Amino acid sequence: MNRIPTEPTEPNLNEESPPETPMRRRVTLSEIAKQSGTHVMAVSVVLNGAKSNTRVSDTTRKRIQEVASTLNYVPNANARGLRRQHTNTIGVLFNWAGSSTIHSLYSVAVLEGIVDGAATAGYHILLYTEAWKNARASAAGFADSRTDGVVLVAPDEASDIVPAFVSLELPIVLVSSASVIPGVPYVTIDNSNVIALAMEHLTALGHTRIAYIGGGTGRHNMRERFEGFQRWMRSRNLPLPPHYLLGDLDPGESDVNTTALSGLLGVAEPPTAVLASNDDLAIQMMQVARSRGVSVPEQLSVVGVDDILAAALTTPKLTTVRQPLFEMGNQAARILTDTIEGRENANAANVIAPTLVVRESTAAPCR
Amino acid sequence: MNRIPTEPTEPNLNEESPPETPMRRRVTLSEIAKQSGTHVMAVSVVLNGAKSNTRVSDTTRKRIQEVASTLNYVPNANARGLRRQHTNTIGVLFNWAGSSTIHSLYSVAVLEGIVDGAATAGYHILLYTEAWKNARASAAGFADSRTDGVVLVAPDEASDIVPAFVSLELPIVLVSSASVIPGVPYVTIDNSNVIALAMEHLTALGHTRIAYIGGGTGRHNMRERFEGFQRWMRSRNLPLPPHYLLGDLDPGESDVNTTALSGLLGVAEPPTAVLASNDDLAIQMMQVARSRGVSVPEQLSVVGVDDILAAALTTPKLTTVRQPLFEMGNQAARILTDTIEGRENANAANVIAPTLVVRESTAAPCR
DNA sequence: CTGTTAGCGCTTTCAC
DNA sequence: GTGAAAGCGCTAACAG
Repeated sequence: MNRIPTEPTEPNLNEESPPETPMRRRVTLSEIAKQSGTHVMAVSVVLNGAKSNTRVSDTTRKRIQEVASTLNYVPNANARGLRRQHTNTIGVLFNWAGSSTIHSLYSVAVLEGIVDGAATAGYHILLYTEAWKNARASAAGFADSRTDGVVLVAPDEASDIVPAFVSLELPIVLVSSASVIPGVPYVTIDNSNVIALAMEHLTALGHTRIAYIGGGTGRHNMRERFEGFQRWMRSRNLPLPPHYLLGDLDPGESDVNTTALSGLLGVAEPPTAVLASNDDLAIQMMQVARSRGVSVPEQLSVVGVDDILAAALTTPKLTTVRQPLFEMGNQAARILTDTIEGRENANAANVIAPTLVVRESTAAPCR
Repeated sequence: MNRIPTEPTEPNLNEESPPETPMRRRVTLSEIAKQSGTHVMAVSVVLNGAKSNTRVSDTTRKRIQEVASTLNYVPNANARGLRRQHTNTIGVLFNWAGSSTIHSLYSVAVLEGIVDGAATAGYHILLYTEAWKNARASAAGFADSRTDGVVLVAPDEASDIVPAFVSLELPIVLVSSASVIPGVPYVTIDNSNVIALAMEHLTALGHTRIAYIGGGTGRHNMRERFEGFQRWMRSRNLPLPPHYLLGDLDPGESDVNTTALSGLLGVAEPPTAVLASNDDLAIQMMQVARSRGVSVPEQLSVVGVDDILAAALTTPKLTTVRQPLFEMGNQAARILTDTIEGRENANAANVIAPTLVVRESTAAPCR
């Protein structure tokens, strides 16, 4: 048994049954040509006539269109793609290592934006499943000429996935990750603004003892937020004790986080407010607080980042800095299709502004 | 300007710039043939050699494989699809009318299952964006020969989308919707079991005054649950007053629901428990109860159906009947790929069993 | 304005 | 074992 490297595990058909062509033979241009008494090329021109405007007489045109619609003609996308060398399809690659729920919530919002943006530009979406399943996705499969470009959502910064795509010479755009490679377009959130919005809110309420809990320092976004927080605190001369700084938690490991977060509430002078680098951690913080009898927001204010769907469903509802994930996906699709079609986009609004959503998890500190 | 019917809005390239082929010309079989001193056909046989086992000598085989890997050869999927008449790709169609958040949460879980199932069978996923965006999706675009079959997730029962697919003679499988057309495979939840699990739990706690709130009677699932509830209550001789039966709410219309649900708590003998046909309504019910000062679960028990991500994040956490959405998507992908490849699947476990997840929103009624 | 022709990259049948 | 050739369905360049 011999397989090409990029081919996924193929089902074993040990029977003498060849994979009997399952698709019905569909109507082709030549059939329409035959039935309408013209020739293939005329039909082709009529049914997508991009440039040659008046190549066909109106009568034949009408006849062809009629036949095409009664026969329910749909162009064969494989043939067209093969010929045109582009497919009006964009690939999407998620970095769903382990497919954690938080990632799902986040990614689906981005995906909806991408779908919307792609649709308005007339593109379809292809999800490469091997890449989806494997944490360390390889770019190779994307060179199969089925997509005109790829959106990389939160690509793994530790891997060489982005350079691999670049060397593929396939147009790409990055979401939620600053461009590491010059010339590679990206869409990201303005992290210094994220921190500023959250912190201005907390200090306006009167908080000074503020702790930070962050989801790992491996990701660009997380680093920027962690650093931004510390810079902000220092510039205001606010206390920055090391045990207030839990910057390297793993959002997936809620058990170990529980003890870490619980410890945060047990120190001599506990914080009156906590800034979490994402909503998932913020929600974990609220649950830990409740289990320890610390009431939110009376005794502890909690602010998250993201505004995932679940943020509005907790009790109390979470105050958070909203990332417009849909818009970010949308923007990414737009940039990508612009690039594909050779349109020069000024790469203008690729740094997206966050907004503060005040709900119920923050209040003035009790003293 | 003339466009074929199924083509989405194409970007206007009013400039004299033809859509300059954006894809780099990739290595082809003939290049490998040239560099390895053999012929195209030999290369083809080596790089996917399904049947012709010993057609090529080991030495040439090795040489070809070396050249292919140094050149980073990736087969052109368009050419292959055109030739083979199948693409190892399945389409997915969601019924995201209006893209409500509840649908997102639900659909993404199913999508993850589909992706997983497709991946293990060696298939990719194509999302048709027009269909995704338009509430009334049309099946026509799916006849473009890019997919070997389609998963329809919760198809709109009022439309003729399913018959349209059937007449396309494209293999399909339905998720979350009983087959209307004989011979069309489907995956669905066992609704009578859903009701039984919820009701046995509530009656075991001692509840007798139980109300039902349901998300519309347009969908098969919702009808089955509503009817199942009434049957259950009657068979136990439990009270079934009409004002306990709010079977036709629209989960998207949380405003009008609020008054309806609020009214439910204001009747002379209010229910001590509420069964909601999905978690979204259950969460709305809890929010209404809280705003009226009715405490859950002390004064009112609430049970949902689905176990969406948000169910574990509410306060109190929602007791619910879990639909294994991932497994359902997975099963659907499996059935579809089996069908595509002509494998007879006994259509065995296509009715999925629900499980009860007891959390905090249910308790014995106070009397 | 119409018709002919040559391929896109890959697979497969058939002759050598 | 290996080579030549045809063709999947569509498009684009050319000649009529």
